[in-house]
Amino acid sequence: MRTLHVDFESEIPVYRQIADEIRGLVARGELADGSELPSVRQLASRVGVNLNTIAKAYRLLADEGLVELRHGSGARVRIGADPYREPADDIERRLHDVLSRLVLTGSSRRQVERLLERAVDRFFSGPAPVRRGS
Amino acid sequence: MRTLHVDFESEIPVYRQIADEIRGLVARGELADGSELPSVRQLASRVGVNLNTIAKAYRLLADEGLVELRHGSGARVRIGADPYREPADDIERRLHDVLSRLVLTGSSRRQVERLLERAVDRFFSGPAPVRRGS
Amino acid sequence: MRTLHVDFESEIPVYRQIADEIRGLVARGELADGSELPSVRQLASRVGVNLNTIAKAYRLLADEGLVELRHGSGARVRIGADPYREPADDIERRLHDVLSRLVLTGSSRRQVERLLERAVDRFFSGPAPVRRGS
Amino acid sequence: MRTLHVDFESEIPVYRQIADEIRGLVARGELADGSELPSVRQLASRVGVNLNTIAKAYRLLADEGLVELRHGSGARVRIGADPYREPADDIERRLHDVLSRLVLTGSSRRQVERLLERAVDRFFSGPAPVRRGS
DNA sequence: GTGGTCTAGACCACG
DNA sequence: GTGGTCTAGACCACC
Repeated sequence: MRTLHVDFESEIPVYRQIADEIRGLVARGELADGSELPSVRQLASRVGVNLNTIAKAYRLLADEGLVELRHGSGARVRIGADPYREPADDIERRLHDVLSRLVLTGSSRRQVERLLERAVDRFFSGPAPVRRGS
Repeated sequence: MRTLHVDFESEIPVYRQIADEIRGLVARGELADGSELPSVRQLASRVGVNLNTIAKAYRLLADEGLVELRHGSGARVRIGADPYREPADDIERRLHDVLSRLVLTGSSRRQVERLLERAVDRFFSGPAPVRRGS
Repeated sequence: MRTLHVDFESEIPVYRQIADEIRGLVARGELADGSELPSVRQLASRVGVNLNTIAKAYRLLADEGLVELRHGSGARVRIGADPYREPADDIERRLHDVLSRLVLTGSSRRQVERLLERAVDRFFSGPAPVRRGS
Repeated sequence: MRTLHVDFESEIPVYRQIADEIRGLVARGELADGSELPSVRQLASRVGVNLNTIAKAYRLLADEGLVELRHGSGARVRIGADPYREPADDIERRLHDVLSRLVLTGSSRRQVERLLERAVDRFFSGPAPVRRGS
């Protein structure tokens, strides 16, 4: 699996950053359905955090139904058929917040649009983002 | 000032939601430079939260240089000239995360693009978003 | 809140026993909707386990939607309207297993029936078991 | 021996599910005293699990005094006269927990009673459940 | 005060 | 080997 980037200064909890990164890799298709994830211990030493932190990230993903934990035999990606549930309000809110901050930094509408386009481009420029439900 | 929408179920802290909303109002131009903000007490009772929560939101905005706190209990918008500081990494990260979640919900690239367009539209459809720095 | 009984010898994890007991109290109506739960620290010292163990139990119940955790202001029972989801297979399996063990202990069908009746009686003999969905 | 049903998604360990199933077959009389159990290898390949998993299930049953292990790889049912030992607390706890969950799903007392009756019926509707001790 | 995060490390359960 | 549980204790975020 690719390297994970964790920012220890960020206010976003480490275990969540890790879950977010893995979720991102799956969404972008870099981690296919059925892929084995590194063991909790391996990833912990690689990222430089405690065992439990990784375990918590894995458990979060397992609760979301994106990862399957099998006692004694690792963790693997599992892209189920059931729609991925997420409170849409929070996404809405976060997006709106991002826009506010960009504008207050001095970005014009044009610049904001470009920035978003670039972000989308970067996101979809990987191997082949997962397509599901669709 | 317009009504603030706070979602007590959200995982985003209340004081932050409030700060975010006010920042948004400023960014969209609904709160002009120099506008008086409601007093801590007023806003607290209006939103239905503790005094400290509002005070914390105001303090956050003051730290960002967007609001000026005055002794007593006055606060007013103050859009300075100095560039608005914000850890860009977190925005980047949140944006990427939003994209991942949308894709995993089953949204295609096309749908994601539309959703972002609509959000930008909605954001810039107010009175007249602030222009500064630029 | 009533005393919780935890069996440290049991193979069922402590944090789960605690969650099970609280769930039981809610189901039997001894903890009404909106009741405040003891703080993590209080309950931890009362039961004689670590903070994190209680926190984990609370989080489990929160994930089930039975408890509402509010940062900085405690935890309270929250009986939502949405049906409580539980994989029926496991219940089925556990029930069948209980029956097998009872029979192998030498219980006749008659005795098993009585035992179950008594268990149901005891369960429903409290104040007034919660009724929802129904 | 009849087919064993194992649910790999279940949180109940595989080795235990297997032991539970065999115990159930014995309790219901489908496996008589003295019957040969399949060899560890056979059963492992049939169920699709590791050798150790079956071995562990057999060992568990042997510890309970329900199965006799013989050198080589034979195992057979052995219903002794000695009372079947089982920590009653756990059964009690599990039963109570099942009741709580059913009630929180919205089942009324009446419905719970019916569900239990049906489970007992199904259990005792086999060839001829073992009678012992009693 | 509250709950949340993270650590370091021990021990258990599973395959 | 794997993941799961639990501890003891520190520090942060929230109200």
